Amino acid sequence: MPELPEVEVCRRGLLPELEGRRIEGVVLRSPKLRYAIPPELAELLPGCVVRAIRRRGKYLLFDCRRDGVEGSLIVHLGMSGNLRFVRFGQPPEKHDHFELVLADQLLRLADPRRFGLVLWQAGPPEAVESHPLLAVLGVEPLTEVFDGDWLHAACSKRGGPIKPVLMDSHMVVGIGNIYASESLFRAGISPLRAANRISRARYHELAAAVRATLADAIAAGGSSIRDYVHSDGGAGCFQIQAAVYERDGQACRRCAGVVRQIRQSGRSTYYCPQCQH
DNA sequence: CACGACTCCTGCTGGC
DNA sequence: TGCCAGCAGGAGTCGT
Repeated sequence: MPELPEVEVCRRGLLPELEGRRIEGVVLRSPKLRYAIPPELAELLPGCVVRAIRRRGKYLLFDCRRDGVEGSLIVHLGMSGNLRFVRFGQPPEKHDHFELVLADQLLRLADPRRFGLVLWQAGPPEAVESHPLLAVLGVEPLTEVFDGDWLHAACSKRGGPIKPVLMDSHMVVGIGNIYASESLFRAGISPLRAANRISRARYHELAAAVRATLADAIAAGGSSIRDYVHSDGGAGCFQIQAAVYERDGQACRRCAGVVRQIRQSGRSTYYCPQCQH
């Protein structure tokens, strides 16, 4: 489910209910997501105050502290995870794996495909950056370093097609399969074009397109934050109006062409062959 | 080093 | 109606 915008919207939805609050208890229901959930969380977390909720790429970081304990809870939602506030007594469902017990409600993690993770990094907030999973991450696309010049340089040795490169989290974080296709459409660049054969000027277009696509999605999700973290049953996720994603065979929204679906590195790519070059 | 295939897991859809 | 293949928004690991 989540790419960067969904994770960011989730973070913002959690803030008012969780930041500054005390964790009363935890429930560990499933031993194994991508990794085993550390059992010591049952001793570490109760009594902790959540001092901040941060995001790095698609990872959510909950900075926790109490007497004798300081560390960050690391949560990744994988392909199918979501976090949701539920009332006490709400019975857990099949894929509810983990929850934080708060004074007045529960924060529950569901993840059917179990590609997500819940881990712990001891130490002050900055210590989490050195966690092996986070230390290898690339730049944040919504910060100032991510611009056309930076992208141009970062892609100068990448001879493969641009779309999988854009999704490489060791280079740039947060751009998943949907927003890679959408950003390339917005920039008018073919997903098949070799990354090192794209001009600096076009990389400026692409950087701007990535930022705009992610920002639009965050804005769209922001309007439904309460649904995103509070709804009981429903989707628990949102999607922007896609220009090309899952629109194989349909009319291009910009030209007279037809959107096509292809496969790159095992993932579906959607683009308009007529207006993307 | 860069790249693509493979891997983890469950659920849903479409074809027969 | 059942069964099976294929696919799904992530990302680490491994072989070339």
